[in-house]
Amino acid sequence: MYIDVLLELKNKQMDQTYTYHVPKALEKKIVIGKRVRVPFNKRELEGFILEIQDTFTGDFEVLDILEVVDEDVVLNEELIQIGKYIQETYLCSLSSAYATMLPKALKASLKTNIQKKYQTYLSLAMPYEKAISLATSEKQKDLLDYIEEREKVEKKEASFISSSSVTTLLKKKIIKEEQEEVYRYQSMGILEDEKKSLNEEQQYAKDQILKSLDKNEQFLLYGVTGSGKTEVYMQVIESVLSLKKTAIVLVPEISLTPQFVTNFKARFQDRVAVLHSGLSDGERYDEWRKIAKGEVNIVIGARSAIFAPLKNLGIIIIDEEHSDNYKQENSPRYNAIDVAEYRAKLNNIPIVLGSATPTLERMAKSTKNIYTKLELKNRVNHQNLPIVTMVDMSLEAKKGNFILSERLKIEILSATSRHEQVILLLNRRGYSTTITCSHCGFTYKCPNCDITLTYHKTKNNLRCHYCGYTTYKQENCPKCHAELNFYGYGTEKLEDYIKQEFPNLKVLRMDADTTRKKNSYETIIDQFKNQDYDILLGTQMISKGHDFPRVSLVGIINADASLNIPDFRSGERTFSLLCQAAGRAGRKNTMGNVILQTYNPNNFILKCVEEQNYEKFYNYEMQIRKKLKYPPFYYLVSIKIASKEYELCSKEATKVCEYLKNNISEETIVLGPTTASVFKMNNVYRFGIMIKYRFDDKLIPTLQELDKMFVFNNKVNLEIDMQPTKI
DNA sequence: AGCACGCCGACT
DNA sequence: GTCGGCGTGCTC
Repeated sequence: MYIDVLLELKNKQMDQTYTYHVPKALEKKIVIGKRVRVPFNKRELEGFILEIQDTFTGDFEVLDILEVVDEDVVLNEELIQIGKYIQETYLCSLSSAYATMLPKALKASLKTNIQKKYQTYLSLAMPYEKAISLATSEKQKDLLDYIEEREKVEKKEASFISSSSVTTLLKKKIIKEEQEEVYRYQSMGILEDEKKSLNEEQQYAKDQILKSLDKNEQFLLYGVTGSGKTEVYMQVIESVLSLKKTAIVLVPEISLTPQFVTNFKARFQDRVAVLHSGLSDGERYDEWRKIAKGEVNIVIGARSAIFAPLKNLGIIIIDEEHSDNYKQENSPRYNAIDVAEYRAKLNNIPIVLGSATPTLERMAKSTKNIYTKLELKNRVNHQNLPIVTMVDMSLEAKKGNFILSERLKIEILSATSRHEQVILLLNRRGYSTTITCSHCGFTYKCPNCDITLTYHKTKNNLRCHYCGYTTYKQENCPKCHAELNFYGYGTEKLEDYIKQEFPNLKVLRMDADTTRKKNSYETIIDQFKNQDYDILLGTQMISKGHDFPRVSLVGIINADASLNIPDFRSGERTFSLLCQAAGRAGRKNTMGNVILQTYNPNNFILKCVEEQNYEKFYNYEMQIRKKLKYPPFYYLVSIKIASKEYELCSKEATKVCEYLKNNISEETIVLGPTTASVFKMNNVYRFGIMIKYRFDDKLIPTLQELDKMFVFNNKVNLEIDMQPTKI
C-alpha cells in the first residue's frame, strides 16, 4: 500500500503530495484525512493522507511511513474539498489552506503538543457483597460504599477520602480504574429563555426559509437594527434540528456579541458549541472533537467556524453580513462568506445572510434574484427609528467649539438630567493624531512606517498604530526647541474634554487601549449597562450589537474621520458604521436621538445617514461604483509588492504590471503600480497594483504563474489578494 | 522550511 | 592546521 501525503512546508514550491510506502502492520489504520509521521529529507514531519494507492510507478525511491498519528479522521471528505476550493479561489498553498481550517492541535506539525485530557475514574471490579467481604479495614469499606452509591467516582475525589485505601483496593483488584476523556471547556449553566412570538414580517421570513430547507437557496435577510433577526434565526434552526440536521452560525467577532451568543445558549443549551477567540488551544481542540463526534448540533463562531466539522449540515446563517471580519487579512486571504456559499452548495442547503446595511455586492445580487430578499422593515414592538440631526462643525468652529457642538452639549445635559445614558462615537484612538512644531514645522513620524505618530497622554508617549513603535514626547520641538502644537484628537482627548466640560458626569472610555486585558471589554459593557456611568465614549467597537435600554442619545463626534479613508468602500463603511451607532439610541420605550457632527454637511452619504435611508444610499453608491468600475460591477484583485529596497521594489512592481498587461484579456483593467496606502510599513516599502475584471479566462493562470515567479525571490515579496475588502 | 554540503576568515 | 560563517540545493 502506498499513500500520497501532504506536508506542511512553508515554501509554496513544495506544496505537493509526497508518496510513501505503508508497512503491512500499519495498513489497517490508513484512512484518507488522518495524519501520518514520515521521514523527509533527514528529518521527521507530519502530513495528511490525501490519496491511497495499491501500486507505485514512479522513478524515485519511496520510504516507509513511521506512524499513523490519529485514531479518528481529521480532514473529512468535505473539509478536503473545502481546502481545495480555498487553494484555487485565493491562490494559496493547499497546506496553508488546511492549516487555517484546523485548530492548532490538529495541524500537521510536530511543534504542537496539545493532548486529549483524561480523568481517572474508579469503579467496583466485582459485585458489591464480594468486594465488602474482601475489605480489610473500615476505611476501605467506607470507600467501597461511597463508590457503590455513585457507580463511579473520580480518583482524585476517592483519594481525598483515603488515598491509601484506594491504592490497596486497586492492588487487590477489588476496584478498577478507567481513563475517560474529558472536555476542558465548561459552558455556562442553564439560562432562562423565552421563545418570542414573531410578527408578520418575521413569520414570513421564517416560512420562506423553511420552504427551502432542501435547496441551495441564498437569502438576504435585510432588517433594520432591532427588527428581531436573531429570533428568526433561532426558530429556523429549531426546525432544522427537528429534521436531525445541524447548523452553523457565523458572527463577526464573538467577544463583541455576547448577547447574541447568550440568547442561543439559553435557547439551545448544550446543543451549541461556541468557538471564540478566548478559548485556549486545548479547549478549542475539545470543542472541535465534540463537533466532529456529533455531540452538538449548532456551532456559533467567528470566521473560522465555517470549517466546523459538523455532519449533516442543514443551514448556514451569517449575521452582520457586511462586516469586514469575514475576510481574513493574511494568507490565505479567504472570505468566510464565499466559503459558506460553497459549503452550502456542496450540501445543497440554504444560506441566510443577515444585515441592517447589506453590502452593495449582496444587495445587487438580490435585485437580480440570485439572492432571495427577505425584509424586516419594522423594529419589534413598533419602535420608531431614532431621529438623526446633522450639525455643521465648520460653523461651530467659528464659535470656538472644536470637539462638541452647542447642540450636542445641550442634548448631553438634557439626557443625563433625565437619568438617560449617552454614547459618543469617535473612530480614532489616542490623544492627538499629529504633533507639529509651531516654528520649524517638525512632525513626529514613525521611523519604520510612512505615517505620523499618535500621542497617548495616559502613558505620555507617541505610538505608531501600524507597527507599534513607541517613543517619548519631549516638552519642546526636538529640532528647534520651539513650542509644539497638537492637532487632531482621539478618544483620550475626548475623555479629558468631557471630564472638564461636565465634571458631574461619569465617563467610561472604550477603545483598543482600554480593552487590552482579557474580559475588560465585558467589564466595561457591564459597568455601563448597570448605569454606573452616564457616558460611554469610544471607537467603533461601541457600536456593535448591544442593547443598552437606557441610552437615548448617540453623538457621532467626527463623522468625517471614516469618510476620508482612501478606500472605495469608505462611503459604504461610514454609512454602515453610523447607522449601527445610531441604532444604539432609544431601544426601549425611549425615543432615540442622534447628533451627527461633520465638516461636510452636504456629503450625500451623511445625508443618507441622517434620513437613515438605505435605498437612497444604495442607488447613489451603485452609480459611483458603476462609473468607477468597482464591485459589484467589476471583480477586483489587489497585488502588493513589498521589499526593504526601494529601487528594487519599484522596478519589480513595474515589471509585474507589464507582465500582467501582456498576459491577460484586453478588457481587463490593470492600474498601477502605485505606492500602497501606507507606503512604508515596518521598514518595508510597498507598491500596489489593482486589477478590475469581469470575465477573464487568462487571469487566474497568469496570477498563478506570477506567484511562482516570486517564490524564489527572497528580496521582493508578492502577495495576491483575490476580491479584497481593503485596498 | 530545515538540514546537508561546501568553500573562506579568526583562533585553541 | 581547525571551528564555524551562511550561500545554495534537495527533499517521496
